[in-house]
Amino acid sequence: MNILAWIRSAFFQAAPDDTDASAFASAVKPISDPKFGDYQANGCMAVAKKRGANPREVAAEVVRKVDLSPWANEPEIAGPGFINIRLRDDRLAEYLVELSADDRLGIEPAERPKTVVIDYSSPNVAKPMHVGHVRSTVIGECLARIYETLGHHVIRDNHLGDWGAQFGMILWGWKNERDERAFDADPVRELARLYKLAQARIKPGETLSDRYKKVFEFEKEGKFAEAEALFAKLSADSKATRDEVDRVIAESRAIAEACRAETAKLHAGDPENRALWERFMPYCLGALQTIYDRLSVRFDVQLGESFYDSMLAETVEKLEKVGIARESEGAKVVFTRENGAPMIVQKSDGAFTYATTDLATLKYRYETWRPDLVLYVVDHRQSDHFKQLFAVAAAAGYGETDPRHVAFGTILGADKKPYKTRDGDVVGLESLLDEAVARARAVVDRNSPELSEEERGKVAEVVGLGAIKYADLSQNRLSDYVFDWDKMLAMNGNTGAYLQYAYARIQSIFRKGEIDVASLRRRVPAVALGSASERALAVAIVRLPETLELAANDLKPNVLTDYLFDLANRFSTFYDDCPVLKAEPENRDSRLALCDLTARILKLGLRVLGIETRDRM
RNA sequence: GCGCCCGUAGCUCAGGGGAUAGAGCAGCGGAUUUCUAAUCCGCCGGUCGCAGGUUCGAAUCCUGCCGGGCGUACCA
Repeated sequence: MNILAWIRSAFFQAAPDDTDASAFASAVKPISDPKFGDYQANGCMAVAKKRGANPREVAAEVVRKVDLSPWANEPEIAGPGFINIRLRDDRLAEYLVELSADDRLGIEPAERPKTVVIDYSSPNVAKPMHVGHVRSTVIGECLARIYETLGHHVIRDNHLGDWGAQFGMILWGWKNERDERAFDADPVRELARLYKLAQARIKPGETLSDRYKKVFEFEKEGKFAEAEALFAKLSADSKATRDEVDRVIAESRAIAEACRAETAKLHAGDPENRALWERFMPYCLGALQTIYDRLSVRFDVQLGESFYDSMLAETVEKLEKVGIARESEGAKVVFTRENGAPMIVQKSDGAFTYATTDLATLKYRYETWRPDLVLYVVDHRQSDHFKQLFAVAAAAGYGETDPRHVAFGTILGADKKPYKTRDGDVVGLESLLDEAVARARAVVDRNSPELSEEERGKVAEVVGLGAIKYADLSQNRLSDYVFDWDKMLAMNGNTGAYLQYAYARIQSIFRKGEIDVASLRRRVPAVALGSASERALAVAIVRLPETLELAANDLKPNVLTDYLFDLANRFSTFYDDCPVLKAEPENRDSRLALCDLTARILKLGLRVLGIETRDRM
């Protein structure tokens, strides 16, 4: 059960008549300092202020009224009017016995399950996944597992970029630069090469036209002298001539135009481009699936942009019909209060944009699943887009679903710039995972030479991948974070490996003591909480349900990692402090039960984070 | 210019109205005849960017400023 929620409801009942009971109840929190107790109710000061009364007297009134039995005795009033609650050790001990026999570890399925659509990962199929896809994939998967664990109905949707401009680049590359033998040998690699090639042809011209933007503006305004002077200044280093610059820009524009034309043909149903799309897609999806398998990520649906293609025209039509969209500079756009720049739903060349696709997607999801909540796990740079998207969807009456942009920050390198290789390339996701495993392997080899070769390999895989996921999830979602191998693979501190280690230590106790956990759980030991470290561990054990609820409500995986780290920490202290196998008979089963519960929570918690455990490491 | 996000210990980060602001790393000092020392315990370390304001109470909310990141009309 969720003890925090239970205490809150007790305070809801006991709230003074002249106050908002639900606000009063929500002022109950886990305690700030354990020496005061386990939970605290902070609502009395506010009540007293409104009433012009003494807060301690208000607190006394509440304490007289509130009934916390059997979980706690009469709470204490402290400081300016805090009410401190201490869970009763006898109830705690009794409850741990119940938990031992409970497969769900106290987590109760939601009374009113919600349908939650989670849109995450969403890579472009044309190019290999890179470090930038880690966060969306890992956070999205974790949120899905959190909601599932709480008994909600989750639909994981990989909104693949399989229909956009990047596919036009592949088509252009295929038609102009393909290497069929390379394609036969490794299709995805060849397609990626073609994509990069097209980009490389387009990029220089874009860079130059950016660099000389001002020059061209001067020329447009007829200020040729200024234009010439500025050009000379900007070209001082490169010694580029005007002809060269014009040529590069023209070439790059021509290729960009050709790529766009390929995209347009694809969308228009051109048989050749459609056939190529059909031919390439299975390879692209297969390559993605390899990564998802390794990361234990599985989607319920993968409805990419192509899926919505047929709905785009009607989407724009409807927006025009209800007067939301209008024409501007040749494009069809929607101006919103949320943003100065409009949302472009159809470009001047007639093509639709991802904004159109996203609108159609939102509508489709509502009509198909009637979700209560739709989460878009997409990086924070797109927050303007989503603000507009949600505003337009609401204005267009696309259903009363609750769409939320679950934004996250950028992964940075040690130089505080987006994480790149030494050569300045983005880091491929596969090589990132390989390196994590290799580094973990080195640590395993050093620390656990007694394990077999095969065993060490498995540990390295689980610890390496866990390190990357944990590093990501333990961070506050919104902040950028610095990617640091040594930190994430450290066995001390807030890391996945530390939690996995705590789990393995417990399994080691069971092995050494030849403990059959199934029978341990059946014989329902009486739990004794004689020492401070045992009690501290017990209090952490009973807080799993409230932690999951909080993580779900705030959409913050790091709430869960913080909890698990705290639990593992308390376990380590207990482990150091209290012998288990060699404990007195009256303590032995009790401590074994604490170990078992800790291990099960660690395993479940890590599982929710998408991280595996090993019995030995 | 406008909009969003960020600024907390030497470093990396939690905490987002509640008590003396926490953790890990780094530094210093301890703990191993005992279940995995990949561990544990202790010490050191902070004008919570600055200045106002709201509040019984502000790292947390509001305003302004400083510093940084990102976004800002046809890429997604």
